[in-house]
Amino acid sequence: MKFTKATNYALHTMLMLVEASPIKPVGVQHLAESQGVSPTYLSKILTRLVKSGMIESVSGAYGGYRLSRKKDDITFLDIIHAIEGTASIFECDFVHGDECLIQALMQEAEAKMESHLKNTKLVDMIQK
Amino acid sequence: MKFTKATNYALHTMLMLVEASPIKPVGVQHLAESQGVSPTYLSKILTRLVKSGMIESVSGAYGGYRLSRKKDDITFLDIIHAIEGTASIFECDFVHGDECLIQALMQEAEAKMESHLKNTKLVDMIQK
DNA sequence: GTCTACATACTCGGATAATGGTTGTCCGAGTTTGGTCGG
DNA sequence: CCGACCAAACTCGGACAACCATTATCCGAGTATGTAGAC
Repeated sequence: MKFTKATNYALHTMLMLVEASPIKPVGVQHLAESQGVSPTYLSKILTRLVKSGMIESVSGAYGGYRLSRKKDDITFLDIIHAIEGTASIFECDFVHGDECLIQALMQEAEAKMESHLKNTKLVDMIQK
Repeated sequence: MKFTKATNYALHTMLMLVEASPIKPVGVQHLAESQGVSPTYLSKILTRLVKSGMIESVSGAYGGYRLSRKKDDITFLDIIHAIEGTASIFECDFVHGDECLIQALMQEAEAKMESHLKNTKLVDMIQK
């Protein structure tokens, strides 16, 4: 029960992108170096963020990644869901007649956490 | 980022133990059968619960597991922590000067979830 | 009747897989930029 | 000057490989209960 390192990479990268220019893209090498990851691996993570529409990639020389237009509306939950998937944190696969009370409770708890992550946006971090 | 199956087994087992007699222990075979797990594996999970003091084991014939005296004070968080450990859900191992803002936020979110799990006790489930 | 021994029904814990997800690496392919060189 | 070509700097995506936690299984050892048999 832990968030993956990939999520950590994604969150830190997104923070860097918010602070960077919204026009000139940032190369994966620079992003990877400052986090101590290999560029190839980080790019794999970033393509997941691209597919979810929060950043866009610019290929070719002087290319890289930059925020897509939605910019300031990106919440932490968005990023986490893009990396970890949106599946529920707890799943009871037993078949006890009606719904599983335990599962219901766990999902309530998860909702509490998610609502906190949904209410803080990326921008809230930098203008602190 | 998922709870392990072991946690699911532990939670369901604890529910069964709460509903059962607090004196006569329940054998691992019976507990395992109703969940479709192998008894040997379930017993490994249960020893973790024993070590954290919420249940106790009775060996020998007519042995098994039963709640320890603390009975009604057991919260869901207790069980989860016994199985998953108490380590934080998110850990940033980078070394950026002061504390990691992202990590701080994530731990706030985790606290929200944990407080919900701490406020519901096992007994709350059965007298529903 | 009582004591001993034994079979039985359990838990306990170590050793050892099988499985699957995370975390990478490697490389070939496509794309854009800038420079160079021939006309 | 201008256009074609080429090298360089990038991203993209598939195919691996290493590693580690989860999820088990197997088995030998300890422990309590109940029963049968000897005295």
